[in-house]
Amino acid sequence: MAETKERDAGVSEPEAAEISLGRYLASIRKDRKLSLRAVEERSKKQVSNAYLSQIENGQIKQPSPNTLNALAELYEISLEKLMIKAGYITPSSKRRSGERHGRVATFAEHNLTAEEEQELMDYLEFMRSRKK
Amino acid sequence: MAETKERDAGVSEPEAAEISLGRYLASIRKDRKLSLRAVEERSKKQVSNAYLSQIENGQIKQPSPNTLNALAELYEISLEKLMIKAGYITPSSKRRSGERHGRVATFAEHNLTAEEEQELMDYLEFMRSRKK
DNA sequence: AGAAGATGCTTGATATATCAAGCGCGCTAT
DNA sequence: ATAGCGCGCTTGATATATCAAGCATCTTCT
Repeated sequence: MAETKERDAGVSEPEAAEISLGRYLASIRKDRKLSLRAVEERSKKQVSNAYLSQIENGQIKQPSPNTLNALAELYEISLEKLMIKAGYITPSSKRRSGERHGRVATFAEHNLTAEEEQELMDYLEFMRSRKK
Repeated sequence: MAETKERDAGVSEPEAAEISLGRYLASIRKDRKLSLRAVEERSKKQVSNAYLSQIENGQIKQPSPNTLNALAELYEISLEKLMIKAGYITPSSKRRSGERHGRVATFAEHNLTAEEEQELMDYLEFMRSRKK
C-alpha cells in the first residue's frame, strides 16, 4: 500500500511543513483527471510518466525548472509555487519592510495581457518571498 | 593554449549565436576584477572555483538556477539573461502578436521598489521570450 | 475465461552538475 | 634562488535527474 512513511525530508528547510511537491503535484493531477501517461503526452514528452511517478512519490528531490514549468503550464498553476516547493527559493522573510515608492508608470507602456499580468503578480510574490 | 575549438553547441538552439554563457560570465568576472576563488568566497561557497572555471570554459551545459542566481546577485546582472543563455528558456518568438489590453491598474496597489520594478521588467521580457 | 488496454510503479542505464583535492605557472618577497 | 602565495585549471568521486523498457494490477470487452 505504499505507506511512503513520511519520507519527506525537504531539499532545503521544510520550515512551514507545507505539503510536499510530490503530493501537491499528485493531488492536482488527480483533480485534473489525468493519468501519468496523459501528462506525458500533453507535455509533448517533456515529462515522462515514469519520471512524474517518481516526482509524485518524492523520489526526485529537485526537478529542473524546465520540468516544473511544463507541469505548471499544463496544470495551469503557478510556476513559482512549484519552484518554492522544489526548494529553488526560500520563502524566508515574510515581508520586506523596505522603502517602496509607488511606481507603476513604467508598466503603462507594456500593454500587459491578462495572463502576463497574472504571471507578473505571481513573480512579484516570488521575488518578495526570497531576497535575503 | 586551450583553443576551445568552438565547442559551443548550445543546450537548446543557439539561434542568434549570442555570446555563450561561459564567455559572458568570464568577461563580467574580469570586469569586476574578481578571481575564481574570490567569487567562491563571496558567494558563500555556493559556487566553487573549480566549478566556475568549468562553467566559464563551457564544460558545464546548464548550471542550476541556484548557481546562476548566486552569480547574478554577485555580479549584479540580470538573472533572466543568464537563464536565457543557459538555455532554460528560449528566446524564440520575437513578439507575441496576441491581443493585449493595457492593464496596469493592478500594480498600483503593489507599491513597487525600484529594484522590484526592474526585476519585473526583466521578468516580463523573459516571459514574452518563451511562451510556446 | 481470456484478450486488450490503461494505470501506477520499479529499475537499469546514461548524462550531467558539483566539489575536494591537487597540479603547474607566474609573481613577489626574502 | 627559493619559499610562498595566488592564479586558472584538471580530474576523480559522488549525487542526482531523466528516460526506455518492463512488470503487476485492474478494468472492460467479446
